Amino acid sequence: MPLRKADVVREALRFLDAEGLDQLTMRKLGAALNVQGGALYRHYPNKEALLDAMADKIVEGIGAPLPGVPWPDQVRILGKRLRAALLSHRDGARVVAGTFAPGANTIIGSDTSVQVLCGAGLPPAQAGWVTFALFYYVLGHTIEEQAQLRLPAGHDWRTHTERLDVEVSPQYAAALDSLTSTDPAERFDYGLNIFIDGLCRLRTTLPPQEETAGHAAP
Amino acid sequence: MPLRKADVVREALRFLDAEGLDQLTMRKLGAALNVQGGALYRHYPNKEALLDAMADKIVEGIGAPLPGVPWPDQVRILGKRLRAALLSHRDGARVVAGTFAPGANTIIGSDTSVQVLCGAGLPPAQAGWVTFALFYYVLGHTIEEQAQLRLPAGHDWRTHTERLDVEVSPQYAAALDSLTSTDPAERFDYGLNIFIDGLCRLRTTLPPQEETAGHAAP
DNA sequence: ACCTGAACACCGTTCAAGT
DNA sequence: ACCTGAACACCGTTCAAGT
Repeated sequence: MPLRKADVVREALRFLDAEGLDQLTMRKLGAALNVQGGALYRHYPNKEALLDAMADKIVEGIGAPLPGVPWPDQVRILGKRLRAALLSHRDGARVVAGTFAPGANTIIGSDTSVQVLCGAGLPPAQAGWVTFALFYYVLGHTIEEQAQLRLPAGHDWRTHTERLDVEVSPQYAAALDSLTSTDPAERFDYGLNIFIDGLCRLRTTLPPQEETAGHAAP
Repeated sequence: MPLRKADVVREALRFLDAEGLDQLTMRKLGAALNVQGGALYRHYPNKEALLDAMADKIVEGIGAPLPGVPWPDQVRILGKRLRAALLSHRDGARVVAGTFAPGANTIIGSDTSVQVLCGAGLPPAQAGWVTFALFYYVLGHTIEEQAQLRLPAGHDWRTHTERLDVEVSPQYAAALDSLTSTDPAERFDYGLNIFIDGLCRLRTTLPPQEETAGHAAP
């Protein structure tokens, strides 16, 4: 039976979990599918398109209907969903970060976020900006989480800064220590809450919800 | 006269501005320096080390002494400095995002941020988390800014979503329109202010500065 | 010490030819 | 329609040999 596009992404994600993004090549993925590397180009026009498809599969479900809780909690849920999705596959954050063309699931997810924020009283443009800001935070945090996952013991930042011959404040030293010793989820929630708190404050200083405004004159 | 490490990074950044990150190969950089590609390995052990050096050169100066303004303004200045630094070279954000080992300038910059936040009353660990959160936001925003810089007219998101056959809310459509029509600097400031506002609120709900706490019992 | 020239072990991608 | 086999035009990296 011939390959289908869905078979290729599925196997690509399996390969990703097993070997990591750096090992994922068209030749090796082809071998995993008992096929020549070049045969994959019958299903995806190039590697980038395949990676885009993988990214969209990874973020599947982030735009699912939200529970009827206050909007700050809905934003929190969206952030946590995205983080969980990115962490669900090895190097998932890096794959999504490298996405060129957003897929359907990405669009549905960000649309959901925009609607929640508009419901909170933000104008659509600002709702979009906030959605992207949130996206950048989650992406950056999870990329670092997954990077830290792959460099094991012995790799102390202290030896690194000493080799660079750069003086570091005791507070900074404590901050770097906490980075490896505290639960990533706790760090993630902390930053997420700061962002949402800032949104709440914005909300209280927002002009009262405008009713249907007049049309622009020609 | 033989090449020096500084000559190599300088030419590498020049090449970056002229051709972009995707065109930067060891062979081509060698040619730009009138040298064989392999010769560069006398100065940097591998391409990654060279990219790290480029990244650290790009963020040079972000940790310079800050004016004596209130700490929220200092944080704002740090964010804007970083954005300006990343935008000062083509694909600068992507180069810095790909950094493996942080360089001296990166460390000095983040140390400065940690100290500002500690001065504002945050414990060192949380100051570190906030510093990284800010870093992720700026990085994500500037990566997208520079990506958008390189795809010219005609590339409408509307045709894209139609091809994907995905329904999009009118608010989302308006949000995407604003993304291409408004000044990136304005969008950047908007998100930065939300984050700083969240920090300010955190500050007011912080427990009164703890004096030297008692030692833990053995 | 620094560079050349050439190689090694790969890449993504294309394409005639097979079935 | 889907895949093979082989090629093309590159990569990063290494290393004897030159100067």
